[in-house]
Amino acid sequence: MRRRPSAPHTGPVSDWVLHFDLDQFIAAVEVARRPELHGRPVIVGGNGDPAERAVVATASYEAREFGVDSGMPLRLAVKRCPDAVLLPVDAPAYQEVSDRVMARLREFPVVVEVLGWDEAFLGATAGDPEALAAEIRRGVEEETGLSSSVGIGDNKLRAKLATGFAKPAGIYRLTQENWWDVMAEKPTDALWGIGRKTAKKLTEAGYPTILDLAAADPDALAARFGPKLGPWYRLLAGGISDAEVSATPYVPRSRSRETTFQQDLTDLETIAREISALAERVARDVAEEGRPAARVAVKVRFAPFLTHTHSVTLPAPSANPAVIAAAARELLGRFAFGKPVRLLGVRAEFPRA
DNA sequence: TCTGGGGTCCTAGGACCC
DNA sequence: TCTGGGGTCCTAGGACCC
Repeated sequence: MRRRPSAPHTGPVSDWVLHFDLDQFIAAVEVARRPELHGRPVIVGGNGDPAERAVVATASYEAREFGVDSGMPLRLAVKRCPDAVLLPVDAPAYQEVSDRVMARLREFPVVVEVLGWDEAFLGATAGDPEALAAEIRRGVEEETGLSSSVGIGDNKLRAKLATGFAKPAGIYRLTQENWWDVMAEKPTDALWGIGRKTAKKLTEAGYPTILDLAAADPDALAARFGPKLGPWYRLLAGGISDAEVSATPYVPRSRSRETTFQQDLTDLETIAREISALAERVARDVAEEGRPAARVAVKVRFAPFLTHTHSVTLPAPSANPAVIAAAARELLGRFAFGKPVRLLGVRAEFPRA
């Protein structure tokens, strides 16, 4: 790597964003408590029944060799890798391990912004970020036995993308300095925030690669993709994002519960009963939040896979379970129940700040 | 690909108001 | 109705992420 002639290190040392990410987290937790699974293909998803309507939560690297990956229907995963050990999702177990990992991260001189069970941004001031990353990897491994990877960047976007090059069990640095060498020719869905659908549209618009997108006219992008999204895509392509890592506790905007039924529902009374049950669970979650809900939404997914939602703003924000349930039942009446129902959901939204 | 569950944010059209 | 020009709220849907 090309380095600037080093000035004496008197000024402020560099600010870095580290992206910490546990390797094959869910599968790793399962293997850790069942050592006999070590080295075997492991698939975690649903309740562990390959016949059920469910998807893969995480596959071990051994299973990924067979083309199994997160989000894949369990049925297909098992077909691709018939010898895999299939395990049910045990969310409380993962939460507990995650809490220990995050607690360990906070013992380092970094600002910790938790992103999920297995990820966090770390804001750090370090002269040698690779050395810090290595220390962090070692610390977490000693504490939990889990392997991790660390991306180092000059902002969140680059740190996050760097992790992809670090995996598994590695460290990688992605900054302004090597951004174009590494990213210019990649398709736009290599960016964090652009998925398959948008990448396809971008290609159709004449921007197949990250370099193409970075050179695009922001006004043209705004006209085609919206006033905010269009210009934002161009910033992403340049590797630009805010660097601020914040430890501010997360405040949820909504709470929701939904269920996919193993057999489609057709009976209206059953549907109404299920909605009431979901509304009750959401009402409990809202009560736990200690803040009233401002809106209630009901989601219905009809066979084969047609999703509709209806929502309503409550006359006044309310945490009253009866109010939330009544709103959900009223919303249910707005759907046309011509087709079998495979999913029902209820969501409560908190007032916008 | 017979495709979970829990979230976030953006868009666009219509209503409504001044 | 040969019917402007904002601003804001509400709502449904879409895309993305873990």
